[in-house]
Amino acid sequence: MLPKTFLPSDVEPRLYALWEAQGAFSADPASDREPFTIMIPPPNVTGTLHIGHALTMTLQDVLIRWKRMQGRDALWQPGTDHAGIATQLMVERQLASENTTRQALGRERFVERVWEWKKESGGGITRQLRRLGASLDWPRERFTMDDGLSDAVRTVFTTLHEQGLIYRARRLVNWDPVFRSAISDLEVDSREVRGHLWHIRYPLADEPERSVVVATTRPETMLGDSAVAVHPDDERYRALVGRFVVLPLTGRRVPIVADAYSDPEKGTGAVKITPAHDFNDFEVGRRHDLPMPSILDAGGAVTLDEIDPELRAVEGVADPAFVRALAGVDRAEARKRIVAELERLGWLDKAEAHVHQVPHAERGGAVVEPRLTTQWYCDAATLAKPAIKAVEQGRVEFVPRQWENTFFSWMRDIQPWCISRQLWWGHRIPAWYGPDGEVFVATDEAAAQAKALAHYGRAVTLERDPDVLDTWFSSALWPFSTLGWPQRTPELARYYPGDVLVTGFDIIFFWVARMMMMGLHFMEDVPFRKVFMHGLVRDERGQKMSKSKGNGIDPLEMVEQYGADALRLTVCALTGIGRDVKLGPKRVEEHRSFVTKLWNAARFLEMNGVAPVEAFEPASVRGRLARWILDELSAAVTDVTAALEAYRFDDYAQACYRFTWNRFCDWFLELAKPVFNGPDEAEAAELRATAAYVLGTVLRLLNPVIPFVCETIWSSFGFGPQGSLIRAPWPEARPREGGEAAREIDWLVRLIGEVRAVRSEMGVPPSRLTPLLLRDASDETMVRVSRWREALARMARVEDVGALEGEMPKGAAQAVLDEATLVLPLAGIIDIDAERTRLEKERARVADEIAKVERKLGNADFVARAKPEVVDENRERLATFTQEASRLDAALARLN
RNA sequence: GGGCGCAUAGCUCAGCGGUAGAGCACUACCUUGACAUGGUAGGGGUCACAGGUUCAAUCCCUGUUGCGCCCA
Repeated sequence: MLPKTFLPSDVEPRLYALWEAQGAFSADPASDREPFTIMIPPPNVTGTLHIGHALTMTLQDVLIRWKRMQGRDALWQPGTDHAGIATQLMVERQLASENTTRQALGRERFVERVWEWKKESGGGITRQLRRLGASLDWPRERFTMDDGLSDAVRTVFTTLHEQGLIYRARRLVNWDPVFRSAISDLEVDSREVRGHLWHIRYPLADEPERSVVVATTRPETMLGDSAVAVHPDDERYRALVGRFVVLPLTGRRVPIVADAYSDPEKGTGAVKITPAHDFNDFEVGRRHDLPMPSILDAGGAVTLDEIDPELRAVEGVADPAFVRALAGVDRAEARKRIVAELERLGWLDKAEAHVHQVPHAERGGAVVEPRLTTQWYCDAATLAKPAIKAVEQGRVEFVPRQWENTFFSWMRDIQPWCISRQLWWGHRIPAWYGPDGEVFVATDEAAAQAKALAHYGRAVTLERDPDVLDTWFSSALWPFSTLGWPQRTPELARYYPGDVLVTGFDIIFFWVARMMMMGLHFMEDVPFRKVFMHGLVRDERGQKMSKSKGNGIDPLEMVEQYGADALRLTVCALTGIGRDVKLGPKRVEEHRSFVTKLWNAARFLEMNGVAPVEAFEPASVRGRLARWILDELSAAVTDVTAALEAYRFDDYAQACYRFTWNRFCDWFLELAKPVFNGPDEAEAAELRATAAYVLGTVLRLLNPVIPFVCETIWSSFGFGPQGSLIRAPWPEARPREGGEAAREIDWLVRLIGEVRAVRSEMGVPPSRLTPLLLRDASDETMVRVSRWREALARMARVEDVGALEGEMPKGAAQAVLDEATLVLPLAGIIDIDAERTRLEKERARVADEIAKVERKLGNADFVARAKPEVVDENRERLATFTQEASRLDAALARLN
């Protein structure tokens, strides 16, 4: 027996454990079924489940559960990535609380500590995904730092290096001075900062009384200036090009160069050029072959190593002692001192308040410092070409399509990918250096030694590159490294390429682009055939959720409060194509009521002796109500399946909702009540069997999105043993019969609707039963009316039904339904004036429609040029409205 | 500055050449034996604005306005 209420918190964890124990989520490489693969975009091992995960994982789970029911050998590959920076930071924080540091611990011991952390508390998100009901193939769980995946990383690195697609280069990178590491362009956020625009005068070297004023937001970098640039067309400065200025403070002579980068409209039109500390300046420096001295160290403090030899004392301009005192001073403090010194010396023209964009590290929030260093790069432009082609040729399709544009614009202008990170946690770069700096790239040290031996002709001591690879480097391999590559495993042959990647558009450059580059290069095939892009989760008002705003929603709280099914259904119902999902507790609560409705409907059926009938054959059903609901069900199966095929999760939820609530509960169950309790045992048995069949089908349709409640009802009814719904076959739509049965129930629904509307508008209390008299009704209508006497009594509050012979009773309300006029004698209850007003309003509405259609049909162009079926349709409508109008006129006449 | 998207009922959104829809909210009535986490009925829309194409435009095209996002 189903309990009175469904308690998700009670059912869900137990049911999930059962599924997992049964191996219900497992793919079966030995099966002969067609595989269906979704690779989870690996969440961060330090992460916890947020509402965005809940969205993306629910959608993936809906797809995988659906395909599993369709008989596919479904693999949903779980796992996490090692999140280099985030994880290292977390463990470093732990160490700090123990008053130690990773440096004190040493690299080896530190990495051990990270593994200990991972073992104890890493991957909490995988437990949380279970609460959500995600049917991931857990025994196949992978971690990007696993041996196998690390092997894949080394193989990819060495192969790309041999192919010349990975190389070392000295150029500017985004540098995080707090982590003391290079970071990705994509991990940098531009933030608006209120700062200053300092105008500094640089005196001409050969004419000290004249000077050029440069405007800068970063005066401290002037220590590393190697030119002043002006626009070639700028009349004000044309004569100065080729001459030199003396840098205040350092006394270094630097040239004035003409470069279009300088914008005459901005500031003074003259800009200082610091190639080692600004991306634009770096390019200017390259164009003009300028020196590129670095003046900030890894921690963002002033370093003088590269400029010290050129420090010169110039009276009133430069004092080496002042500059030398800046060594080791942090960039912020250095700025203050430099500005003060310039002011003291009179070189500071003015300081304006100025709002400008400053790069910040996405993680940690440090101000990013462009810095000239030697790093490992991957030739992304070359790898991107096949990926671009794959999308152009439709071998990978984006849903919705327009994301192709974003993908293309990024991929066609892709920059070399800096893949090295100055961290300890991650895949250590498989490169070893000889005593003279010669580099040997190999999958292990022995192979590197062999290469070195061949190179030097003798054994030498090699030193391994201390850096690790960008986390995304290993994530890019995820679609094949998780399947065992570089080993040629059966899984790899079977489950690559995946069918669909589901992710948010914010991640298009990370997973989508990089997985495609690596997949195409190493597997010679795309990693997935479709990319489904969903929106972001926002709060009810459309605001981005954030910790600082405090408007975030904890999915686990939602699960606790409303059940995983309710959260899943909400997310699904709100996921339209290309739209963000606006979510709040209220919406989850709303969708929980559907779960409750389904539960109660099932309970009702159970109470009425409904149970699965094994030999049930829909085609042999005789009863009209049963045939009608089977027809409706077929339509629903078609709609639901089509919605899922099109990734229309909103339509999927809505089609399920409408059938279950507005067809099955509102009409079928209500109309079935008299039959269930009626004397005709055969009819009741057939209807019970049909009800069971429909319920079983509904449970299967809904299982992908609300698996817990569906499974509970499924096994309770004995459709199958506990935990069996997950593997039940997906319903197939039967052809719709569309015959007399369907027409009759549709008519009945309209009849009850008409009577209810009239009663409600006339203010007749439900307690007051009335007779229903039909005027001008056909024989068929009279037969139908008597057949549904019971239902009419209960649902339309009608106590007696018959034909109206002769005169209209006094004080009756009327309504028109097809050929018949419905008459409800309500003497003493209704107000004749109100009834007249009501009928007149109805008559006016019909007249309005007639006018519209007549206008159309009166237009010769319309009749001549519109599609014939549209013209016919309008002729039919005109006939129907005209008939209705004359009946309403008659009804009005009878009132007088 | 470049690109993309959005504008339909009070709110959240479907629809998309020919009858404008849903859920929630609102109003009224109903505790009838699955469900008040419910039932029944109702009100509510110049489909942002201006042109154009078409027999016909909420839908297609152009422009304007407003909002959002991405890239620089």
